Amino acid sequence: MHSVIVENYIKTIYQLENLEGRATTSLLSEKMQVSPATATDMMKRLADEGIVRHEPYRGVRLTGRGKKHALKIIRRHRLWELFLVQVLDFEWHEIHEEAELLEHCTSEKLEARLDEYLGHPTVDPHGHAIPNSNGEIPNIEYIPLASANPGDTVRLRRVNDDSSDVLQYLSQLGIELGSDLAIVEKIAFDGTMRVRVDGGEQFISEKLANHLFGELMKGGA
Amino acid sequence: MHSVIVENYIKTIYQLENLEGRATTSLLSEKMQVSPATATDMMKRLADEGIVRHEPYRGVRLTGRGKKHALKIIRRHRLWELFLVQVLDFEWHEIHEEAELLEHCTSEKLEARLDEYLGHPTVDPHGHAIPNSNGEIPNIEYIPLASANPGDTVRLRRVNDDSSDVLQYLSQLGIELGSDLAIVEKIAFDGTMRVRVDGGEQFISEKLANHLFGELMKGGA
DNA sequence: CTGATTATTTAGAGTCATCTAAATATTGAC
DNA sequence: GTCAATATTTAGATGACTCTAAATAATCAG
Ligand SMILES: [Mn+2]
Ligand SMILES: [Mn+2]
Ligand SMILES: [Mn+2]
Ligand SMILES: [Mn+2]
Repeated sequence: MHSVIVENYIKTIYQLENLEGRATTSLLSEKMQVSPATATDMMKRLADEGIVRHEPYRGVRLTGRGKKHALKIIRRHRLWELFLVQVLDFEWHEIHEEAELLEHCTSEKLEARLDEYLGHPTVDPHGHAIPNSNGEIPNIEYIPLASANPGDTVRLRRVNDDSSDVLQYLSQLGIELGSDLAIVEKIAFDGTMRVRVDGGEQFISEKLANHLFGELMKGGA
Repeated sequence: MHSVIVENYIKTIYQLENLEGRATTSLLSEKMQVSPATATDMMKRLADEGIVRHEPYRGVRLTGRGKKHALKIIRRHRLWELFLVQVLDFEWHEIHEEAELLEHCTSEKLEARLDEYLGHPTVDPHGHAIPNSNGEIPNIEYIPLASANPGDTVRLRRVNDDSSDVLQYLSQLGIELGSDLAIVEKIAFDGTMRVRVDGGEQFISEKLANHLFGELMKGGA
């Protein structure tokens, strides 16, 4: 089995690949908070193990096996997040760091029991899809809030940000998964949005709006 | 914070100290499955950190701080064991190895939530006392089954053995915490006991009987 | 297309946890 | 009490993961 450290590299490579097409030395070194030299070493090591394919000077991509590894870890992460919220009454901003640790000490059996206890869930508390036990993950298409226009209403389905601060801030604004965000105004200057949520009005920066995903509701209400 | 490895040394030293008065190089190296040289190194390192007091050539004893560390880890271990049984429906022989991992990835908050969810429990599924959040652990006195005599009945309260095999074997014999074991006969030759449990009769070796603890019931039934 | 900038890799070294082999201290048999 | 057997420590070395500094490759501006 792999060390916690190696598992974290694999997961990070998966995320970078999804986000940027592939994991380059500099992206990986930044995400993992290590020097570029260290990232290069690890990429070569994972290539030797058949977890990634390495094209020198242009980064790595996961092999099929590598993808399976990554999805297993992500599955465990998301099952734990959901478990912490549903069973132990954690808030959605308190769970990511816990799951970052728990994902590495989860046996097959424990994973299966969590999954069963939770009723084979398909999304975690942030709206991220939970890969199934075969490592298959559905690709549900939502639109970023930032792409919607005044008059539109977006039902929030996913928050693409793990930072505790952002999630806590959203809670403060009364925004959670399932909330309907009615766009009142989009300020041309900086893209900030004025939205109505549960009767109140809130401002959402363009940066934040790019991390909020949901469905466009017909008829604007 | 300490690495998983160091936490395991601390916990093992605690257990050896309870069992043998103190942790010697050879005992520690055996329990930790490392060479004596490695055990010596770690004892010196922990001494430098103020976790243990080291008398060269005669082993280590935990300091007050060291004891607190150990009890924290043991608390987490036992909370997890209970959680796995009560919530996720594990059997008592399946939980120790899981808890060996989970005990090292448990935040203060997670520990508190587990404790709360379980209703501030005082014993784990093997009958071991769970230290409270101040690191206090009650010392409940039970007698080993091996010390009882024909005619006595012992109500099982604790199994001092983490091995999955032993626990599974006891389950097979229909023996669990709370079971009343009525000693029918003690074979002089090797100390094997014939006991009546739930109507049936079972043989229990002296070695096993020394790992089973309970209360002597008045009146023999 | 060339030179400068930026990204990546290589070289050399350090820490942590481990080992084996050798040196030293303690214990126990006579 | 002496000496052999046993336990412990010391010395020197290794693998995993990390670093900084130097070398090299890729990219981009003009
Ligand atoms: Mn997360
Ligand atoms: Mn999540
Ligand atoms: Mn246990
Ligand atoms: Mn236990």
